[in-house]
Amino acid sequence: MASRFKETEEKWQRRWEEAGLHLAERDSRPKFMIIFAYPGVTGYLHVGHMRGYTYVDAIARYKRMEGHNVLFPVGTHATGNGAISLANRVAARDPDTLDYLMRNGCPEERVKDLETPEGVVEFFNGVYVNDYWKRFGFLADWRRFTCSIRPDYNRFIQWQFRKLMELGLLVQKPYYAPACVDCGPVAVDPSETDLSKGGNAEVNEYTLLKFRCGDELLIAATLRPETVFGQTNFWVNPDVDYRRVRVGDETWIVSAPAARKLSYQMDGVEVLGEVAGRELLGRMCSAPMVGREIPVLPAGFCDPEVGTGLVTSVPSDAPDDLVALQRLQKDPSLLESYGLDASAADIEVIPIIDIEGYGPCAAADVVDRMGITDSGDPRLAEAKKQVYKDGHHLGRMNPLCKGYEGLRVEEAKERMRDDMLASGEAELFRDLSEEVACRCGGTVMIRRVDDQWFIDYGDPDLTARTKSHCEGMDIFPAEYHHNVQAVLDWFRERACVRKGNWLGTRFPFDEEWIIEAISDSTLYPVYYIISMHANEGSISPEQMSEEFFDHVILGRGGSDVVSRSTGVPAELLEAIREDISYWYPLDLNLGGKEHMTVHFPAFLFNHQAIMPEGKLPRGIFVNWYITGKKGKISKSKGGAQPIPGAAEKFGVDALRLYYAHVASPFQDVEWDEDIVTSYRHRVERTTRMMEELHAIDGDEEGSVDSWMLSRMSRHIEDARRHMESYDLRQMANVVYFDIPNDIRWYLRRGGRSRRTAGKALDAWLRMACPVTPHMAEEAWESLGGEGLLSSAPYPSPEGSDPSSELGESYLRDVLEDVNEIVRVTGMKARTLHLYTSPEWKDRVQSMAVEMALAGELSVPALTKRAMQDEEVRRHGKSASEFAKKAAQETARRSAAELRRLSAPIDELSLLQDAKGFLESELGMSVELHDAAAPRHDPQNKAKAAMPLRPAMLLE
RNA sequence: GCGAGGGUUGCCGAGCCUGGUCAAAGGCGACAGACUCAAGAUCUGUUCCUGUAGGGGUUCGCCGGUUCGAAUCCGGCCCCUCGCACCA
Repeated sequence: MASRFKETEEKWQRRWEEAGLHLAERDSRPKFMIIFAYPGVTGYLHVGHMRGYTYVDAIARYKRMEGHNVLFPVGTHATGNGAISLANRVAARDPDTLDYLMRNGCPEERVKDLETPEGVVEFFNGVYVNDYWKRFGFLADWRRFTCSIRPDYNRFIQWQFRKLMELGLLVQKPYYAPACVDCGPVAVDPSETDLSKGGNAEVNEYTLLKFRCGDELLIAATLRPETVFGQTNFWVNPDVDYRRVRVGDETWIVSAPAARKLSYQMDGVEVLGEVAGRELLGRMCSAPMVGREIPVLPAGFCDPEVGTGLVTSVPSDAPDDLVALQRLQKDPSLLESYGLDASAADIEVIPIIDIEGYGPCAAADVVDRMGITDSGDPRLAEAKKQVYKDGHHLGRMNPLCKGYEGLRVEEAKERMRDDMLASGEAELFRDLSEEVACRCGGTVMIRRVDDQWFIDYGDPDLTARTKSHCEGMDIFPAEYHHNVQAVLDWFRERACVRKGNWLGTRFPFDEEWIIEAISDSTLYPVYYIISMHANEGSISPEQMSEEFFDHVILGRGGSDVVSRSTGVPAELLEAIREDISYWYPLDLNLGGKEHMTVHFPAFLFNHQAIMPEGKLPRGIFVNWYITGKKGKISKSKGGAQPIPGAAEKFGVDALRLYYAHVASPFQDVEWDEDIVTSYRHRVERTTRMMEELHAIDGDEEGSVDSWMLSRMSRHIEDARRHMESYDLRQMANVVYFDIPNDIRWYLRRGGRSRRTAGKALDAWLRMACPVTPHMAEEAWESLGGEGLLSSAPYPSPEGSDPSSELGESYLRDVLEDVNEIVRVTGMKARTLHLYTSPEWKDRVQSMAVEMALAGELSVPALTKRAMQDEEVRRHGKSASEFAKKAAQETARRSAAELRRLSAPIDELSLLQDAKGFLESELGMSVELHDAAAPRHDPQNKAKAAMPLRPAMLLE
């Protein structure tokens, strides 16, 4: 069955291509330019990634039908080391990598092409374009495809950086970055694009405290420099061999791993020799800031991989320290086994921080509360976290902390750290919270980079202008429209170049550096307007000089002058300039939620900084993910559903509808094949229903026909409205769910007008085209439509008919009421008597509605007015009672409901028309009566008749 | 911590901004019936509790408030999710 989809899909994709629907050329129509944030080409994508791309194609298709000239270009991003590391693994014939390629359908003969980074990029460019985007029926202008490592693109990025320099937004200063010892800088993040291990690691900033011990300094690393007043002793792991290291003119003692890490962050670090931890025991050292002499004691928990492998002991606030100390105090033999006097542990805990909800020593409280007695207790980590958290937020330094008493811990931490740094008693040291390994297998550590270039996104003027521009943008979801303001504020300088084995654009001011992945992907939408000429060979990368871009993008210089200096024909320069002024700004940039704090702000800032007024982006759309059962479907780890396989299995239209409708785009969705299957069924049902509509060939028309057309008009209006705010889900709900429900009712009611069905079908097909274009085209053709549906106009509403809508809902209400009575009573009735409301009640009711709309409705007012009516007054008490009831009930109605109720319908003739329908639906004969003069009313039901609520009797 | 978002009836998911038509759309699932040799598909009905006349009762994280009236507005509480930097 699967091949059935593919054949149809390919047929229409070919026709669209032949008709050139995807090509975008400047003309007199209003334009619409849309992109999705181009993906990084580091491997196969999975079904989840198609979600956002599909939104873009559907929006582009809608805009095209709606009358816009649409530019939808695509490209890929290859900057970084992803392709390099994949190429290396392929070249090394790594079995996991080969397996990954095979599983995703890489032809065996192509594997050898993947041994170079360029080969990897070109291969995947082909996969993305052909197996993903074209396969899904996207109408993108393929001529404009670009990739961030192509020479022409590089020229554009260099121009961008020249502009940033010109604007004074490039600054240089030292920086500490995670880096692989072999490959250079890497990104540490959970998606582990660059890594093979440790993506969740955080960078901790330790304060290195110096403890003078003879001529040497014992170096303890701490995250809590504010606790120095509580130091009682120093911890050394007796079983670890430490290193004696020269740092400047000081001699430090730290663990071997720490010595290595330090050498990446400080100058002149030189290992002098070893010193056994055991040898340090029992010595005295001088604690920084407080100048107290404290003893060096043994502790097994000192890990040479963490910090410096040496720890200062603050038993008042560190549960680990407290427990270790108590242990030594309880068991004198421990100290004696190291040749120390048991009295060495005669230490009083020094309370230094007052924390709400704790005694003077928070650590003691927590340890007692949790019943921890042993250093090996795994709950110590939790205890530590608790004390740290509460101390940090709630704690205040007590009077023992001279000079800092009364300060909040948060504040004291910074002040004390800075003071010790200034006095030379401390240094800073950055380390990763867990082991991190590069894709190449090398260790990742924090390295100092002295002359790092940054883009200064912290610039106050740029920030202010960008924020102000964003207020007027269309940003979805609305929360992000709000939040982006905070994100822009929070965005600071960003390291924008890196050294090492990387693909990307060379930094124009120092070719040693390569521009990193975020920074070369901010302004690129405008380049899609130029890339076509590079792709066609009419402009070479060398011709893309600073003057060239200055001219076509910024309008600087005359085309003749620029033509002379670049050799690009002046007419072409003019044409590109006009193209840019026509297509730009970008109307919508769509990207996944991971872009909210990285790509989108950089995209906004760069446009604001470089582009002239009027060329600033108009819209951003953020989409959430499709996830796997166990969290995010990971691209780098593979194992997810390959895209072509899913297309084969479910059909492209079903997938497109799934993406569009399965949930709000602003929410993650778990991939579930059963759900996708149900969308496949939905597409099939839609097709069948379209055929059914087409088969209608009657000429008779009734009230249900005006109802059908009215509903359709309303649906068109709603679909358009939803698409204007890019709300595909609501739109799809109308087109694939609400419309079929109405059509079912139309058929059930016996609707059989060729004209009505034809009109409804025509509009319906057009509305289905943006999301399920293949199926819609196929139906359009087989039902005799002219030309390509994809280039046909979107339908327009033709006005609704409130009376017929009210009439049909009235009929439904009657059916429901009868059903309910039958269900509740269990009667098998043969005859249904319906008594429609007497005319005088209708009159009172419409008075009520009228008065309510005018805001003058009250029980006495209505009663008074009703009783002025001869006809009504004749009904005496029941008239005034009804007026009271009508006033009360009408007063509760909303304005929309009142308007709905004010449409006039003639209940009796409506029921008369629908009598046959009711009889066949209910399986009983129906007798109609005017409640004012019932022919048969043995149970005196007629008096209960109300407007829009006929009384009924079942017999 | 900083910033943001959320908790709705079996499940998914609307509604909340702009309080009354909300027992609360739609889908999925389930049950019953029709059609059918049968299955599937399709159609109809039901799917919080209750009721032999179209009704009544209790619901929208918890507690309280505003209001004639609250899923919707306000305050407090509990719980959950996401981003936090060189990952397009």
